[in-house]
Amino acid sequence: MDMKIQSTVPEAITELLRAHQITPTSQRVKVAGILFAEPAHFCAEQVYVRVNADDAEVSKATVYNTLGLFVARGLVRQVFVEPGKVFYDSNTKPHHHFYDTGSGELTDIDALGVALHELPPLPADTELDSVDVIVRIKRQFKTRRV
Amino acid sequence: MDMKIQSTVPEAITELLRAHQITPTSQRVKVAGILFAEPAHFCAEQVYVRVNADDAEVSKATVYNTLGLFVARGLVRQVFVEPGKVFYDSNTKPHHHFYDTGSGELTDIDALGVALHELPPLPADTELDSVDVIVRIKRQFKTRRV
DNA sequence: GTTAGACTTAGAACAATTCTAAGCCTATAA
DNA sequence: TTATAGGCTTAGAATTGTTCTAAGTCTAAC
Repeated sequence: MDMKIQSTVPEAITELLRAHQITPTSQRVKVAGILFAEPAHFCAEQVYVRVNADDAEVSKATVYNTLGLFVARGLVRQVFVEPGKVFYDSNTKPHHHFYDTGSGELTDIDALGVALHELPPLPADTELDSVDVIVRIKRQFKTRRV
Repeated sequence: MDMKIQSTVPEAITELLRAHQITPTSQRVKVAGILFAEPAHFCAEQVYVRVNADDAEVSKATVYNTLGLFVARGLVRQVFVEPGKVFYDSNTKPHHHFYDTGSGELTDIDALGVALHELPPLPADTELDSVDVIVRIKRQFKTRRV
């Protein structure tokens, strides 16, 4: 029996890709299906594992190619919090992040938008690309209670 | 003849290291001399090149060890802007960064401090570690003038 | 002088990512 | 239907930045 739960309607994914000038191949639809099932912060490895959870069908090179293409087309956004680890964030609305330095967990902070207001003038001949705010947090030492 | 320009007084460096519980070995003093000659954003490789500009005397492992130690002791701060490249920032005052996505250049934005104000409540049992604001900028296409 | 511990080193190992070159797939043309 | 061309995918090699390892060096205290 082959009962897979489709977390997102494939046609919707296909449309999304087309809307971004991306030919919807089966591999790309699979990857997109994982990224857009819900707002998520996955690194390439996690996408690779998830995309091949049932059976190994998408190569690592393709996962990287696809993620790179999605980034170039503005479908997802990269978040850098640690050396040697890139997160791919499927939430494209302007928002920022909490990064738990202990667990490595990344969570959204939405509608902050404050940093943009009081931004100093940009250097000459440059324009704004994006603003990344990363709030690093750590687990509290519980000194009082046990 | 051996006339080296000492950009920073070695005794001051030595003191700085001691003040941070760091035994001032010759290698560490050299690395610190480069980082603190002026506010700078170097990656490990750049430090390695500069520290050995005259003669190869400090190994790569030591550069990494030393930078890691400086980070742990709060002498310098890491900035992540790209996968696979860590910048070490000798400016320890609270500040943020412009990152030129074209040239890879990192420059300070000081006294912004805005993001901190309207920060949402932190997740339970966590405390603030740091706030990194990275404003990515890109060279403007000059469509009008030539 | 010995000794212990911390520090440095070259080179190996490692992990994330990119590259390469070959094969595959699909749409269109003949 | 069979060629053909282009883009897509692939395994595995290569690359890059970083960390590890194990051995050697230095230094300070005895």
